[in-house]
Amino acid sequence: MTTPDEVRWLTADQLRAWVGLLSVAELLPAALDSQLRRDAGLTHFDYQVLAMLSEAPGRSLRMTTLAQRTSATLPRLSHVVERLEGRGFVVRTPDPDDARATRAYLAEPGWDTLVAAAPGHVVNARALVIDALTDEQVSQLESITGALLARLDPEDRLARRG
Amino acid sequence: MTTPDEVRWLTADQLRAWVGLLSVAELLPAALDSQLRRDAGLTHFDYQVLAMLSEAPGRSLRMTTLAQRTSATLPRLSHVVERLEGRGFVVRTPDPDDARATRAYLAEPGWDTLVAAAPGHVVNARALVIDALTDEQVSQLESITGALLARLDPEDRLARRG
DNA sequence: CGACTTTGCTTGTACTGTCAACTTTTCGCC
DNA sequence: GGCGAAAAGTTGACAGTACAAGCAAAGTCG
Repeated sequence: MTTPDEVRWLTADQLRAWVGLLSVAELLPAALDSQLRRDAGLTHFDYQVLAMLSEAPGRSLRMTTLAQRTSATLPRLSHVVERLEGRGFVVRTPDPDDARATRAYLAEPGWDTLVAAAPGHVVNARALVIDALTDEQVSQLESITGALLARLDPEDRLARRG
Repeated sequence: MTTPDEVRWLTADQLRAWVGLLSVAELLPAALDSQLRRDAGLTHFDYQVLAMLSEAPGRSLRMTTLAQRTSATLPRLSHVVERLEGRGFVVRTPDPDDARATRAYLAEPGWDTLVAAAPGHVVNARALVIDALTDEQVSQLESITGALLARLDPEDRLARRG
C-alpha cells in the first residue's frame, strides 16, 4: 500500500470544476432543506422517502430498496422512517414473504403532505437548477452525473428505477 | 403570493439529470468524509478549513471570510474551529483592526496534518470525479456549476479566491 | 455625542446522521 | 436437517449541524 512519490495535483481547470462541484454539493441540499422545512415541515430526505413510496406499486417498498433509491444508509433510513411513522405518514409491517424484511407503506396523511409539498418543491428545483441551465447543459449534466455515480456507487444499486 | 394553477413538472430528461445531481450531492460528501476520517482523522469540512487557511496570506483569515470560502454558516464554522483549536490545529485571536472580528491562524500541527492528508485526498478526488470525466466534461462541469452557484449563492460571496 | 442599527461572532439547545453492536431470519452445504 | 455464514433491520451512544438568541464592538445620524 505504497503511495507514489509524485502526486498528480489538479490543473487550474480541474481545480475550478472541483471547487464548483464541492460548493454545489454543499449549498444545494441546504437550499432544498430550507424551502421544504419552511413550507411543508419536511426535510428534503423526508420528501424523497415519501416520493419514492408514492411512486412504488402499492405505495410500498422494502426498507433496503427504499434506502437504495434514496442513496441512504440503512440506519439513517430506519431512524427517519421511525419519525415519519410517529407522525402518521408511514406504516411499517413485516414482509410476509421474508420475515427479516420490513415493508414501509405510505399512509394517507403522508400522501396528502407530499401532494401539498410537491408543487413548491418543483418550483424550487426549477429556480435553482433546471431553469438555470440550457437544454444542452441539462443533457451534459446527466452524462456527467452518470459517470460520477459509476465511481461513487460502483454496485450501481440506486439509479435503477422501477 | 398565489401559486400557478398548473405546475411545470420536469420532463424525463430533466428528471434524470435532477435525480443524478441529487445522488451525487448525497454520495460525494459522504465518500470524501469517509476517506479523510479514515486516513487523516479529519472531516472533509475540517480539511477545507485547514486548506483555506494554508493558502491565505499569513495562514490566517477572519471567521466571516473563512465561512464564505467554505460555503458554511458562521455558527457551524465557529463550532468546528473550536474543536480544531482544541486539537491544536488552529489558534483564534481578536483582530487588532476590528475588535469584533476574530482571526483564525493555522498552527504548525494543523499544517503538518494538512500536508499529510493532501496527497490521499487528491488521489480520492481524482478517482471519484476528475479521472471519471473527459477533459471536455470537466470544462462543461465548470460552466454548469458556475450557473448553479449564481442561483444558489446570488451574492456570489464565495468562489472568489484571494 | 448619544441613541439606534448593523456587524461579527459565540453559545446553547434540539435535531439529524453515523458507527458499532445486536437480534432475528434465511441461505448454503455437507 | 442441522450448523455456520450472510442478510435485513433496529437500537443506542455519540458526533456534527442548524436555528435562535445573545453579546459586544463599530458605524450612523440627528
